[in-house]
Amino acid sequence: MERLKIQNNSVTLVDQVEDKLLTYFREKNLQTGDPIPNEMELSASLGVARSVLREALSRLKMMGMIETRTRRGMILSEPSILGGMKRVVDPRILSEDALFDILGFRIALEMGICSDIFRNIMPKDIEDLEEIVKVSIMYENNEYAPFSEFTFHTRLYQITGNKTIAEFQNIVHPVMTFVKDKFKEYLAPINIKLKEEGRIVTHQDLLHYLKENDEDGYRKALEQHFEVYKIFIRQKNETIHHQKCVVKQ
Amino acid sequence: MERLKIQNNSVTLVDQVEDKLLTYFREKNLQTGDPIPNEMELSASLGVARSVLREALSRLKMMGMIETRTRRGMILSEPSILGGMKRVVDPRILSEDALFDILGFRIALEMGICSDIFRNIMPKDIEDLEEIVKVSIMYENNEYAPFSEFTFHTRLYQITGNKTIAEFQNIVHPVMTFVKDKFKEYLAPINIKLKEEGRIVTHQDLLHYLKENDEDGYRKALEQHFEVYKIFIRQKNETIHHQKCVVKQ
DNA sequence: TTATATGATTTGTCCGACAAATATACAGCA
DNA sequence: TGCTGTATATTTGTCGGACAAATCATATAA
Repeated sequence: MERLKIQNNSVTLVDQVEDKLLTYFREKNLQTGDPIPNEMELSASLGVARSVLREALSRLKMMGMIETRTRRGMILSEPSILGGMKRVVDPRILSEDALFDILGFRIALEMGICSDIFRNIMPKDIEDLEEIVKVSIMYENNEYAPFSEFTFHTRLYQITGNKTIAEFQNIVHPVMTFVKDKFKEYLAPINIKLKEEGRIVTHQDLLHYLKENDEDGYRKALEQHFEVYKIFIRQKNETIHHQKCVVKQ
Repeated sequence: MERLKIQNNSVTLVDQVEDKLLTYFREKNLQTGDPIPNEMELSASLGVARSVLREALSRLKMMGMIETRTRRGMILSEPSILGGMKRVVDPRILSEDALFDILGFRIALEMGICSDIFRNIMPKDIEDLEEIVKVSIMYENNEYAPFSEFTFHTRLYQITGNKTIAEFQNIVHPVMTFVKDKFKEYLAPINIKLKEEGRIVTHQDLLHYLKENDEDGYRKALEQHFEVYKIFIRQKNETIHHQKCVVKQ
């Protein structure tokens, strides 16, 4: 039963102005660094009050599309692609569903950069990773200290040379830490079971495959490294599915 | 030579208010659907003018964190994780570097969901994909019509059951179309060369591996399917690297 | 009891004003 | 003539008040 969500149809002036500004920038073919008219001119052209214009501009500023310097006016700037995500991705605000989506997203992305890593990896990368692994702090049951976890995977993402991918990792890391803490009572038994079966893959193991230039081995190992979360997500989905079935009856 | 970018240190009142509001919601442990105080109260509590508060609220509304219904006041709502991205990811605004980053991001993600696809795929998915492939329009040289391309890959993403991943595909699709058009003179010769070598992988081929439940085969085929872009990105990077070296000399 | 009208509340929009910061122009001095 | 300090003008940042529109609550009338 889909919930009929009455979408707020009221498109405010601010919404329209925001859209018109974007259209204006595109039509004028303005590039990063180009100046844009001042607030008085813009509000006059658009036929709205300055306060309304400022609300729209404020949104664009937040997204990094506009920079303002007092007196020198406003200029267009290159927006951060994931800048908007940064503010939204707060584990304390997101729903559980959203958290799991991000978890799955992150794992998929790291699985997907395997070939990029092996294509780009340099001796310096190996050195750095070795140093990181050496000073890593690992708790029992496949649990690294958050900082060690962050450093290792961030370094992996850097190898791709893709800034957006690296930035993504930085943004979702707090979500990972939060999930690991919030659901540790679910994760712990899974980790223990994996350990009993000898299926725990550490950063040390991953680094081994990198050094051996064994891409397939690395991919399989990485999949095992994330297996605990995959099992966890599947369990959660089944629970939810089960609940839905019960409700339907 | 790194450009010394003087970061605009001026944190405006609006920035502070935006931050304080988020902190306030978290500290009060407000959940989706909970009402928040009206604008007069908030501006009084924060000690700022209503216009400043409204600029901050406007930002949060844009991100979908707040919904407002006239007279009934404002309530917290679940923000769309990628909502901020949607507005920024406009190929006409983004730099070439950013476009390539997104291209690489997208390819990595689709490579990364292979195992999820094979874990979740159902007969209905196969049926739908077969229908999509059947009505697909393919130009010469590995080029599908944008709609066919979009429909096929969107259907793949759906199999993961991860809404954020599916939404991501929707957002970046315009970028893919744009890149393919803008750089077609670069892409065409690569595609021709791949075709000569018999390394073109079509949607039909991908579907074959899905039907055969051959995950490794699918992964390798998908990598080939994206090979044209990977080659293209590498060429671009080398060109840029070369330019930098020349400049350094 | 029900329907309508009235009032109150809250967001959306407009307007005007001033402060702070700084680029520009101008004047004064070496 | 060239440099420097000052005044001015411009533009963003912030404040405060005002009214309209929408709608919930209440009271009144049929």
